[in-house]
Amino acid sequence: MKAHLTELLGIAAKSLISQGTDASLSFDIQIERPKNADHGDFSSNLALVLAKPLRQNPRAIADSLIKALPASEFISRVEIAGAGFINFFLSPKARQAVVRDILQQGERFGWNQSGGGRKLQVEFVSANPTGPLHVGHGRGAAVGDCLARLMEANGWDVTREFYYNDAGAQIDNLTKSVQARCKGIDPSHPDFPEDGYRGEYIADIAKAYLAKETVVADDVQYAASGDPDDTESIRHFAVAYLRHEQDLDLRAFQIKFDVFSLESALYTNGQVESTVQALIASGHTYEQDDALWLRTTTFGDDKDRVMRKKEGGYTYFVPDVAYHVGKWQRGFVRVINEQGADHHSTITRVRAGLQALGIGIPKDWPEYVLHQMVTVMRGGEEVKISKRAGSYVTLRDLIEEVGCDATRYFLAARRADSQLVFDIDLARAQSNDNPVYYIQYAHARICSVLNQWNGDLAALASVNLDPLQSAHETALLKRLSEFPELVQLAGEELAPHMIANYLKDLAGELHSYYNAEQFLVPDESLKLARMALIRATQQVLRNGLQLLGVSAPEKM
RNA sequence: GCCCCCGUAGCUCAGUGGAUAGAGCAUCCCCCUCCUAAGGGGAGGGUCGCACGUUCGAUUCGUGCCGGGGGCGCCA
Repeated sequence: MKAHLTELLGIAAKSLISQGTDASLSFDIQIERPKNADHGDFSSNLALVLAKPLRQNPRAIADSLIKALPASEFISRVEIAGAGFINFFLSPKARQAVVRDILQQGERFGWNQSGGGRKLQVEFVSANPTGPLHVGHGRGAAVGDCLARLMEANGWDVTREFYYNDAGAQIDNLTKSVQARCKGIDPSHPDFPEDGYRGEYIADIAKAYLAKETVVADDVQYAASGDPDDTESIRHFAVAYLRHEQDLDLRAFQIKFDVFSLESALYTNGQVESTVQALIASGHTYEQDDALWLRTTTFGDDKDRVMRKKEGGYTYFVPDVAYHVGKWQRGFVRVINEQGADHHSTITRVRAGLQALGIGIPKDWPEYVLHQMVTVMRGGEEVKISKRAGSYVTLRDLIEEVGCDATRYFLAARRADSQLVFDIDLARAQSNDNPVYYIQYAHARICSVLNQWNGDLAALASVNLDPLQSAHETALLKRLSEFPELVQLAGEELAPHMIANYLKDLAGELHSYYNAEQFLVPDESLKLARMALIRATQQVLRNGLQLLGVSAPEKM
């Protein structure tokens, strides 16, 4: 419809300009959807844009444009409004057409082929295996999974990936902490590792280790030796134990990954070493103070970064670069890393490393979606989520308290780059006020009506939609027709929260309609048209909830 | 000091160049003889942090301040 209106306006504008002196005038035609229904289904600011170059009153230009506009069966009326906006009102037939599209396309309504089936990876959560997942990881999980679903709907071949930092100093810390617990040293004791993890779960791991338990994670199995002095065994056991815990957390949140990558593997398979050699060969490194440096300043960083420490061993960004080289070699046209905002400083470094290699990776590859902090409130007070202090709210606690659907919705419904306050008391005590139920209720209501009607759902795709002319019906039709462009926009912006907001609006439209009109009416033709409309609404609610990973219950 | 994000109704947040800035919660009023009241209708509530600039037009873009958060490690 936008393309159609653009074409019509183009014809009108050309005929107008050719009558003037400046026939070479160029202009962009913008067609938008006005927020206010009184301003039509579509509007254009063309007359306002042309006012200055043509040196005429915008309303006069709008008037001339409308007069020069070719007739169209899709447009019932065109108006001038405000400073010179041209507002288009669609014919009922044009508005109603969306119902047929939805019923024919079903669960694929709203999808598009922007991605062209090309490979895209979303890396998200990627928590260190040093503790259970907390609310911050939950936000990453919700946003990352919704992003993955959204990009699938935009035609990308999506891989969901989790990267385990199972090497390096934090794992040493974990090992020492478990070892201390094995030897009966608790966090209050002066001999407990200074940077150790102090949560009670460390004691659980120590207990299981001493009992020589075997843990089974998604793709590893490890039996504890039970020896408190066997550091290697403690390390392997603790990592496997916590990976298993995280698997359970993710399962409870109904999130599945296609690939788990291990940092330790990058060392054992030689990718770290080969990346270092390639960086040295690129000429962008230098030795100084017994350390090896990468000249990241060449690629926009504010200072150069150490690659190999004075004491030996690589800094974290070296395996990160090696990991991303691997992603590139695996053929991902796009990579989106969903991380907490505290990882902000890695962006420049990883990209600089990839640029230094000079292997044809685009400057803005990989892309990043960074989410800001989640503050958890309980009893009117902030709950600190510090792993080392040992007091924190785990994702699993949250899911048990407020449910998977509500947790996912709450964590994904806001822009990633604004801070989030998660009030546990509100979410738990007044869970019926959560907007996710408002949306699900709209879906359940429709299911109930369709059940009572008990007619042939398949036949609705060909019913006469002409009776759908009321204000509520028009508003609902308009909202439904926005869904495909919304999916596309949210995909371009990497902003899954837009889907959540849309669904709230759509549900509101349905509830208003429900209260204003009876659907199961004696007039057979009207009833069928309404069944088709609410069936289409049900489908779009379902498709949208699917993008969020939230269920669409038939009864509540 | 430098970098990133945020500042919109009492609270939580939408709104990424358009027209009278919206929703939920909270407050107040109304609506079940009726397809699910987990709902609907209505009222009140705003210097869109401040200033300047760009523009026909700025909550939206730019610059500078002010306030909140995060980061600035040879930790990850």
